[in-house]
Amino acid sequence: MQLDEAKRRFIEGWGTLGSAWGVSRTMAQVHALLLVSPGALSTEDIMEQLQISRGNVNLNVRALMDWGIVRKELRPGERREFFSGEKDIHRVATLILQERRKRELQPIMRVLGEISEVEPSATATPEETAAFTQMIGSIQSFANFADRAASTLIKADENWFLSTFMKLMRPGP
Amino acid sequence: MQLDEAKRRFIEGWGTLGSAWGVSRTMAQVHALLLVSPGALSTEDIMEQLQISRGNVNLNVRALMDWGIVRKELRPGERREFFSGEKDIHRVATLILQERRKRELQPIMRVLGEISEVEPSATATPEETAAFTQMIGSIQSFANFADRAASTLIKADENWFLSTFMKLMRPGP
DNA sequence: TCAAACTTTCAATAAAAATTGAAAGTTTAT
DNA sequence: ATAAACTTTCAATTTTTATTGAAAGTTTGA
Repeated sequence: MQLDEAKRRFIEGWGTLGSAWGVSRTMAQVHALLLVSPGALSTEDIMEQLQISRGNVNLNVRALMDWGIVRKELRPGERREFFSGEKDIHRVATLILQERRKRELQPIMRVLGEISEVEPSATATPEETAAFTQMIGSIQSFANFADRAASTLIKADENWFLSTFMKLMRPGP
Repeated sequence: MQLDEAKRRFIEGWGTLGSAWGVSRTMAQVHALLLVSPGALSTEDIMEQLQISRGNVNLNVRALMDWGIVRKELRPGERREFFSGEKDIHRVATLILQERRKRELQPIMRVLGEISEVEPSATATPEETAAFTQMIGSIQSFANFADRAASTLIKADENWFLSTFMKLMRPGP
């Protein structure tokens, strides 16, 4: 396979993966393009390679910078901005985990905390209330577990990350 | 807070969480409703509680059954079908992990495998090709890691799951 | 076999999300 | 201060995705 074809396929696949995980196809494609581009790209470069508009590039590149996985690069003597993707995949994963924890895990944990305090009432039997409280409690435990796992992975340095997980993957006697 | 209000809020929150992770809001809401309903519900019950059409209920309930987190329940002497959600959250998590691994992780791994074989060409410098190969290689390693982690968690029984992760969360000396 | 009681399908419609492109805004050099 | 070279915004539009509802299909009991 030719390099260009391989890049095209990667960009397409990464876009599909993104949309399955709630990231817009184009945002994932811009990310993919920056991942496989050794140097930094200008807005025009991205427009041309992905065949999308200027506004769209600007929107998605800024979103990726919010996630911390794309950086703006300024070149002396050049007025326009260039963008480059974080190339360390471990760091990319960590940054994404961090953002998703903040944006999605924490909000649902807040809701769980609020609704876990149901008061007894005339319209619901004590059994119904108890069943609900128990279900919410078990979801809370799971969410807490996921939150702690996420924050540990985020804090961990790469070596710890790898070695702990390698142990995890090959449980001994 | 009243039980009804708490359920309403849970259904809303679960729907929001779902859409952030690429699951349709309604599918997540049907799942949430079944999670907090002690007994099994009929199509009509779901239609009424979520204010959605019959076709929509049917579609989403079948999708949830595909994921393995909702079951059809037949009652002797009743012609219509009832649906109940898997109540064990650990099992719910396991089943979702299993499906996502199959539907999303494996396809991207296939793509990575295919594009990792780039041939040298006249239109690309050897440096460009090498940079690409290296990037894809590191994504492959990460994907392999994620895949192995997922399959280990899927195979693991609950006790192992909890205890391993609890150790992971409190690393000793 | 028929008809009642359901479930499923799917073309049409509605709703949501992404995209465009042109105008407005900003920065820099002269 | 002005103009050139950019970036950003946002209302309008397009595209995608979800939803409806009525018709078709299926199962069951008499």
